[in-house]
Amino acid sequence: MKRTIVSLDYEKDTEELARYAKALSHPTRIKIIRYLAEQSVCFTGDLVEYLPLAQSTVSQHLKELRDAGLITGKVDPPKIEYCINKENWDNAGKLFSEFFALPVKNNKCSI
Amino acid sequence: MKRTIVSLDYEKDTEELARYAKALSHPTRIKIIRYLAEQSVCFTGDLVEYLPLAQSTVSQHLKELRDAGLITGKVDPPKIEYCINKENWDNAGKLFSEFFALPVKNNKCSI
DNA sequence: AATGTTTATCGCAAATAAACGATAATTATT
DNA sequence: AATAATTATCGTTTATTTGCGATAAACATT
Repeated sequence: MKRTIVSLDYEKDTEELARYAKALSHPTRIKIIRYLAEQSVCFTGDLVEYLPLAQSTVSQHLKELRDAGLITGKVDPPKIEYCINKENWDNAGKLFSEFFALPVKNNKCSI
Repeated sequence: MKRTIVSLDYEKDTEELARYAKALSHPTRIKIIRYLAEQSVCFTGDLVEYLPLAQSTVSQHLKELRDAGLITGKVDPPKIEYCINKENWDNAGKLFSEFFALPVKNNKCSI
């Protein structure tokens, strides 16, 4: 894309919130998180069975969540055990709850 | 992209949450929401001044937020007055808070 | 040493997103 | 009717995302 020359910089909170939102911007990834919360722990294979997607695709979605810090994987050869990263999860929850707690007037653009 | 033949269907809540998350997945859009909450109401032009982006780009970000239902525009020729759509905003907030309220065990994958 | 199991990564194709400038649309004012 | 002001939309370019199959990597078991 035609990018602006100067790299725009945002507040740290803004960047962080957007990053978490991006990780959650695909329904499959929401499902993965819900599944992980329910199971508390699972292997990639469990998710591949659970989701109607190719193994490589599921692995990629897991990577997105990993990169955002929302989940963690522990090697248990040859499997990988995934779970929600509680610390970052709580941090994300806090950011979103603060964001939605912004005081917003009950207007419809002064209608 | 090579899409799966069968269109995947997700829970309604899952789709909705992902849609909101996607709308918030860009730092500029987070900034716009914050600005709107502060100002309560503003015109496209105000945001174009506020943001270091071209008018057409700002307009596009506004469209994303509009399409997701998070903001509403009222015509006040030749300007357009934008504000946060309180009803949908509250709905989104509820969905996120429920999502992050999922019971998650404090594990690091059984480490 | 060879095999099997599981998962990540690579390489590709198609779709979508992000940015821009240019143009169209809308309405008030002249 | 023409002009000015404001904003949305169009067309283009480039980057990123989503999906897949194929392959590589890691380790246990045979």
